[in-house]
Amino acid sequence: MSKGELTRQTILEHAYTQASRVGLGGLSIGQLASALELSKSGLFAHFQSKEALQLQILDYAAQRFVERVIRPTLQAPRGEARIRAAFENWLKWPTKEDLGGCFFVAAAAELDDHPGALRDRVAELQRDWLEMLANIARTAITEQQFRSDVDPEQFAHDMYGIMLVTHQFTRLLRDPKANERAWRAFEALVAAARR
Amino acid sequence: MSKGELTRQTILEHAYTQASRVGLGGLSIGQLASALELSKSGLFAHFQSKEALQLQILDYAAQRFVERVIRPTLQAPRGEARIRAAFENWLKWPTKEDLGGCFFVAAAAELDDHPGALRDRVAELQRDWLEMLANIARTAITEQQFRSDVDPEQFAHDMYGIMLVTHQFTRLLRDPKANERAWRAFEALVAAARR
DNA sequence: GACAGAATAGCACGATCGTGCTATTCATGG
DNA sequence: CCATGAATAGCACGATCGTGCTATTCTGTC
Repeated sequence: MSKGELTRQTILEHAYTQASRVGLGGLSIGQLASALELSKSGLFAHFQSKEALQLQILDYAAQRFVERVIRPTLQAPRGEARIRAAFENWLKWPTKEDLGGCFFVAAAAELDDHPGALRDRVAELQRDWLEMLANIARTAITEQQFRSDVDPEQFAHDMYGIMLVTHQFTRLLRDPKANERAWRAFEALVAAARR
Repeated sequence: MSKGELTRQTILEHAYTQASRVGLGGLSIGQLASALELSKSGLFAHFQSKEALQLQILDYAAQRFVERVIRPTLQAPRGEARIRAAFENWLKWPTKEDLGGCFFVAAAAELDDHPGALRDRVAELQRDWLEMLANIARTAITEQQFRSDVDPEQFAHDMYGIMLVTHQFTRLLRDPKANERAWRAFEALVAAARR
């Protein structure tokens, strides 16, 4: 890896952490530069604009999400076990990255009213994630673990709701029972889907 | 109402709308002033600091939430009907205000990593809302509409999850089926709680 | 080890930020 | 209608923003 590419990665890593706290819009090139002991223009040169930087952070985050959540989930046995793994891995993922919260939850809330490439990309990533959840549920149906009248997309929708509320209970409310509530909701959802 | 108080209200109204789009942190006094055709200092004089402005916006939003959501909800018959009213009124509420999305959902996501008075206030308001939902569920139990082993707080938690995911499906994903999915999830939740 | 190109720094720009201070205009009670 | 205080404007401040341009330093190749 060339020198430039290496520092680019370092920048992205730090920017990603920062963005998960202050949002993609709250990022400042100056602060980023001084935190990394780079000159503002030196840092800027790696990207052509702030928006390009933001898009690259998004891709960086997506890549990490694949590594830390999607990949391990796909190693679980298909069907209900994999749905369970998805939920568990998602719960752990912000902690694993020792961030404040899930980068994508923050980005989604921030960008939902700002049309543009950033918003499109975030929406696309969320759709991918939902589709993956739906697919796992679909498999659970064909494996005859879930009832055949379960709507996989509705299942993904409902499961995603539990993830979002868990994020709020954890991050905003700092509720110590957040995880317990999360699992109770999840178990009820799965139980209702089981044949 | 004195002149000053009147413009203060006008400012808050506009600021509230603006904040629901760009967030409380994304607000700028300069932009606010020029949009309202006021001088920056003239506007600023109504508040002693930006944070004071933000806190007043929060209170303004809370007041509107009471008027548009809480009050009509309490007019529905207690028990399941009231839970249903709460859900329905919440779904309608951002539309009613013709905002992008729910002000509080945006504020919650933005502030969950920023300790301070703002965060505390938002968390308090969310807790109040959750408590109200739990109380309605509790009443549904004593009215013998819900099973006695239903956990009211878990119910509120789960219901709030549906609200959050609906917000995402509507705002970020622009999914035309968002409301349909919302109601399906809600009906399943209520059906599971019914005796 | 010199040379070429990549990587980084330095500096400047116009704009905007939040916030004070002072002046001016306005509303309102006597 | 006048006087007084409230409401608003004008202006300035230091800081920071994103982004260019030019110079310097460093890296990797022959």
